Amino acid sequence: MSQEVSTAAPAHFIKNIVEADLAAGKYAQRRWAGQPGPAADHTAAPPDAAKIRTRFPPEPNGYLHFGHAKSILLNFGLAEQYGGRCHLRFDDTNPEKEEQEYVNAIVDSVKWLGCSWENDLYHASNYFDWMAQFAEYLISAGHAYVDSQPAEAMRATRGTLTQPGQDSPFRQRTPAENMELFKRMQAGEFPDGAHVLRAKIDMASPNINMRDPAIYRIRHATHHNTGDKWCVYPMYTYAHPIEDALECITHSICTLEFEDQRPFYDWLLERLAEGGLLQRPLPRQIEFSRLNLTYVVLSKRKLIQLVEEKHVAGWDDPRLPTLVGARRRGYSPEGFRLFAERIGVSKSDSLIDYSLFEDAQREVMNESDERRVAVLDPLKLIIDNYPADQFEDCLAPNHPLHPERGERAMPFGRELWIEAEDFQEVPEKGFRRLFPGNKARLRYGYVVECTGCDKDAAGKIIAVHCTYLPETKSGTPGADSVKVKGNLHWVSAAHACPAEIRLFDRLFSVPAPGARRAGDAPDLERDFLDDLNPASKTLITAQLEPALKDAKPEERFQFERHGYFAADRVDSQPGAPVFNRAVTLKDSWGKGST
RNA sequence: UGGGGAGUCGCCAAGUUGGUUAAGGCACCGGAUUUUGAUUCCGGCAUGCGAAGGUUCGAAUCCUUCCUCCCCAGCCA
Repeated sequence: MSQEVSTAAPAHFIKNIVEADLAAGKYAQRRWAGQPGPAADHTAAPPDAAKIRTRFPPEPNGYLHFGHAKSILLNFGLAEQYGGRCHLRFDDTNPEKEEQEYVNAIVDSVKWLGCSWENDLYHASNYFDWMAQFAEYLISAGHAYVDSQPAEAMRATRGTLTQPGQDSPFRQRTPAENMELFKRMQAGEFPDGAHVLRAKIDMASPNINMRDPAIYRIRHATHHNTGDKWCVYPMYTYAHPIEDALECITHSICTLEFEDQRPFYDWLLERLAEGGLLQRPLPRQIEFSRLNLTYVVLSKRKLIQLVEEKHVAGWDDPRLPTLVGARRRGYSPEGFRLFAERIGVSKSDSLIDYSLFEDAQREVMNESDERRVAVLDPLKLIIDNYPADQFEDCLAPNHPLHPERGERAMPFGRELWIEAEDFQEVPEKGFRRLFPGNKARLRYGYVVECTGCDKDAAGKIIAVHCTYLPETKSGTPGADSVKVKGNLHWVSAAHACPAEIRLFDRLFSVPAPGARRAGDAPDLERDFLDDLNPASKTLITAQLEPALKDAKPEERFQFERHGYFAADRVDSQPGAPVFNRAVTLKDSWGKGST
């Protein structure tokens, strides 16, 4: 093959389908008018330069989350990999739930993930004319009828999982009657719920979705895009296949719960293509399993509840698995890509460890982020043999993996801030940092020997004392004259910049929030809110090295020995930084071997 | 109980026109390097592919039966 790209990322069943289709030349004859439209528009147009077309079709009724990221990266990734195009399409067929605010937020998030659609940004609501025309075609061909039963009657006659449904008393209306009624529905002659247009298929079908599904309902509501132009709106079931076909989508990828919908998808498109309304080959629906992650919730309903009941600060709360939350927290879009690549795509229900996501983030950030020093839990270290009025520079590389990124100077003096946990008056087994009598290196500076500590009246340690070994300065010939195992970071107390830092832990304290656990009463319905982690957010004041003071919003660094921190995109200002911890560094200390 | 899906190492996941020792990633366990207890590097990690039968020289891949889990009865998407 000319494209070795496909070997970079693992294979999965959808790629296999696409490759087989491409090899068979299935879409070679497709034409594309440069914009969506029915068969007539496309057949006269030139061949489609895009080898395949996929789409990401969110309903603009909420914010995107990690699950959407999997779908976005899959669809845009496929298009990119196989010389195709991916459309961003707003599936806005329900005027009552959708808002412009959401479409804007969705556009931002998809862009943030690094996906681009150029001119292929569409709205299902812009296809309403075609959809209505197609419905009229279906009526005239005897494939659809107007049902005037109330919703309750429809429900009652739909049958059950094991029993067939019954035909509506209105099922035998003639095409002419149906056409007149549907026109009057569109003209606004009837109130909401008075009639509904239904596909005429089979009320006894074992697949409930084929029991004459509703395809148009009356809804006197203002639509965020079409305003008051319409009072009838197509149902997802009907609208989605048509949206795909109008846009010449080749592979319509969605999640597993739509599997039962596929027979209708194919039925509808086939009827319309028979009528000459749609270009062949028709799009094909392919389903994959949605993302499930431990320690978070990814259902729209639950996310809304968390926000509305103020268990979190808003949709962009860094603890939330929303894309706006991820951005604010400081997660990297590339990390999402790596993650998506690693979890793969399949049809089996999965529950992925959150740590897999974190690890992908770390891997990306380790490579990209510059290093800085911050002391999160400051304790004073006094170097008794270093002059009080003296300061010198210590040089620290910005990125140990990329020396070309240069280095910066950190002022060193008699009084430093060190991490409180880097000193133990009586060291636990294996501890190799500061304790009386022990030597350790002040990273990029000198080796020091700990001599003791000061305590307040309550016995709390308030300062640590040491002496430094002048010949051991990093970067000088004598640096290695004294070997030590402990290595700690520090910031000059006279130069440090105090700053607010937000530490985040998992939002929920159990892997599957809301799931029943061993020991729970069998009939107990567990509320996912009961599993909220009360300590998911901690605010601290840290001491930062001077170079961090002017960090720009969204700028991210590795704070050595701690993790990756991003300047908050709304609260942080150069000169007055506020950092969010995106993810910690791995820490194997205390995890088994000493 | 109707229909549609899925079950391969702790978590994912290749492989499924039957053919030598069941990819890979993460996790985990060793060991090396290391001025981040980080990174990096080496090595280890399923006689087993939901279960039981069967076909075959040979089966995760074919057949039979069974078990478990997920989805579907909106004028939501």
